[in-house]
Amino acid sequence: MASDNPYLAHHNKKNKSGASSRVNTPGPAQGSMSKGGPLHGFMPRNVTGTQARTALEHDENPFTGNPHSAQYKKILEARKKLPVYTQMDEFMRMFSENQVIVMVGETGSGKTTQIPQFVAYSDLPHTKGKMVACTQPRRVAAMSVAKRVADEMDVQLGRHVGYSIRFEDMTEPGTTFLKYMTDGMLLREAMNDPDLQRYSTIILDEAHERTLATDILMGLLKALAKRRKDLKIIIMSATLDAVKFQRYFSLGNDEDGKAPLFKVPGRTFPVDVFYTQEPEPDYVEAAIRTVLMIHRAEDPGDILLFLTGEEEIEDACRKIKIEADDLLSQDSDSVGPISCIPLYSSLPPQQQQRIFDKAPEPRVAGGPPGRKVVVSTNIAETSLTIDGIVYVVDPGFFKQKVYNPRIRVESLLVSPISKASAQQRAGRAGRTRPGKCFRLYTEKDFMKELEEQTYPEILRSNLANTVLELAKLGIKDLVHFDYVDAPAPETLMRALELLNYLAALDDDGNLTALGGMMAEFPLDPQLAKMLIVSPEFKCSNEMLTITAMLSVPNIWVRPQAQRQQADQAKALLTVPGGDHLTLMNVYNHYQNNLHDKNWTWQHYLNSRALQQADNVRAQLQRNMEKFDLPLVSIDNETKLHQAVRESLVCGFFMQIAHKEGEKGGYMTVKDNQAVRLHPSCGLDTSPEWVIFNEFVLTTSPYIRIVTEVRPEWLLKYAPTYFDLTQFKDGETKRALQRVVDRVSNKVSGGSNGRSRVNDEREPKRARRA
DNA sequence: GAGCACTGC
Repeated sequence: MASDNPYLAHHNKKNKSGASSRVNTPGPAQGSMSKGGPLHGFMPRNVTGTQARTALEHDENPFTGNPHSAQYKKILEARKKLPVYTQMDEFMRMFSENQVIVMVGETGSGKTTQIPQFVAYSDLPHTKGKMVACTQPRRVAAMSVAKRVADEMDVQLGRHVGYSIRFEDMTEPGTTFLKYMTDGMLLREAMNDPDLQRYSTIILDEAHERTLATDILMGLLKALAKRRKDLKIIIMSATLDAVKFQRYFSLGNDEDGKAPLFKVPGRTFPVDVFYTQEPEPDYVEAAIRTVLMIHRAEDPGDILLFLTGEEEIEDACRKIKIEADDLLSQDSDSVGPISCIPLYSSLPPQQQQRIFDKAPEPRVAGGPPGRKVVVSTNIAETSLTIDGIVYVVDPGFFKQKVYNPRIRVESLLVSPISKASAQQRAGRAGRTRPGKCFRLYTEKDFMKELEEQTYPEILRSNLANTVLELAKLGIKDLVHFDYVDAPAPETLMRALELLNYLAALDDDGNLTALGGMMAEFPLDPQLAKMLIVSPEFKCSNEMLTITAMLSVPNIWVRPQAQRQQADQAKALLTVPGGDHLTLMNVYNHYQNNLHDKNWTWQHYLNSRALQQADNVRAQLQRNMEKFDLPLVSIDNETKLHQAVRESLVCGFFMQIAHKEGEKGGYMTVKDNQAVRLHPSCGLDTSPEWVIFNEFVLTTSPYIRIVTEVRPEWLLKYAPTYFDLTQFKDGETKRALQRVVDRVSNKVSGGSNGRSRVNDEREPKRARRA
């Protein structure tokens, strides 16, 4: 509490406005406790650069009371050389005078580590029991930056400086005043505390990446800034799209209608950019050619090549290796050896580490030096930095998620990158010394064809989850919410429709009790729904497992050279009744064999993914317990499998396919998409009705992770959705009509006309007629 | 008879 703090002898406790009046340099210490303290006389949010520097140079750590270590002083000297450090006075002034600041700091400016510290020295959150939050789009970044800043501030990580990411809260309540966290984590916190009362300043870092969570947070913070005049907000971005954020955060109280901009130059080496004269018809071929040209003709230095996906990368690596070996055997006097290293996220961490290996040694002592070539997806554009890269080859493409609200499908498309992305890629060549970037497109195309910025995620995603989160956040009017970029109305409509069918929103769009519960689960709404209803089918333990398994990346490993063995191993774990049951089976076997470290490897399973499923399951179980949802199982396997499938229907009744037409053909219900079972599907027959986890559009339309269901359940658990009067004529409708007739003949007077999915959650025995 | 860009809760 402020009153206990010795450093605040002069602080007017009533003054909680950000725009406080300027106060003259405070006089000498009054209270004995503050005498000589490093923060003596500091007025929160009115601290000057000079004052902050005095405290930084002080022998005593103002936050721990301990003397500063030698290490601290050494790091401080390095910090002083960062571009952002030289502008501390300007920043401190701007922070004192404004509620919202937009900051642009290019790579190497030091913004992520320094700005939150500057804020801590001005805001003094520890004196008022508040925290400064700094969000990051990625977990690793939140962790590693927090560690670095803890070192810089000479405190223990997890105490005064900490981080908070899913599965790991490295903070100490009451002590932590500077917290790095993922953007998604802050969004979650907002669901239970819409005013984010525990924070005095919130910094959104890497805002230019425009992740879904950051975009929603910007909307929330803009509204919150009006309710909480004491909250300060900083939007940090690496590119010059800052004007957009400045306008967005104008808050209407300055004459030019823009939030102030704090700009810091980067500190990187110059990179020469080269373009092709003509467009390249085959970018992979051109990329390989360019890599070899660099290898033959350019000075020593490692190469980074950007391609779009695993297959392309593995293929390119093979070809580069073959050609390079050829060169080496023809001309070993002037050409050195090459090592070609693939990089993409699904590689095991151990193989990802290879990008940090040294370039190969010359063939003979004193011979031409070796060269390392890293062939990578976009992962090397933001998530991973490789030092020592001197040459970048940029074909100008990446894979991007796109959402088609009409058919409700997300798919991956190879698309041209943006100018900002091209700039970022080029920058990867200048981290340690001047470099070169070879763009495999023309300068004219760069200028005319490329978008300025990558399309924000909110415009490319299924928003079912987001809309539920917003509803939980108390946003009533989702269509008129103040988005930085508003999503397509059809996308919002699709999300509202789904949530209404799931009974998460009522017909007026208000959040139901069930919806409120669903929002608390870190899951897609369908998964949350089926998990929440599962205790009524007495199979919540099993649904916890299945939900967790559906929330992690592919668990099956299928190496190119051992496909057959992998498929055989998979067959042994397959449950013929459906892929959902197979997932459950795999998890149970995994649990029973935890003592055997080789088990996953021997069964061609991804142990990282299984471990993650275990983590997710534990988290979901805590959520269930929080709502007093019972954790129950059924002993009889047949009954259990049926209960599981009925629970699945309660969440995924909008993802049903009916067998129609030629062999193996299915038609999705209502959307009428012709689909086939994905080749990875483990069903031994082709049942008439199936429920699927996802629809994927790759070489052709497939449904993946498929389980047999009975049509009676569809009518029973989702009567509104399966209201046949709303169905288009066709085979599906006729088949369902036969089921309706059959059921009403058996149970005369049986009702099918209930209007809400939720009204009929009582799991009566569903007999096959 | 195929694939998984990258994140996040």
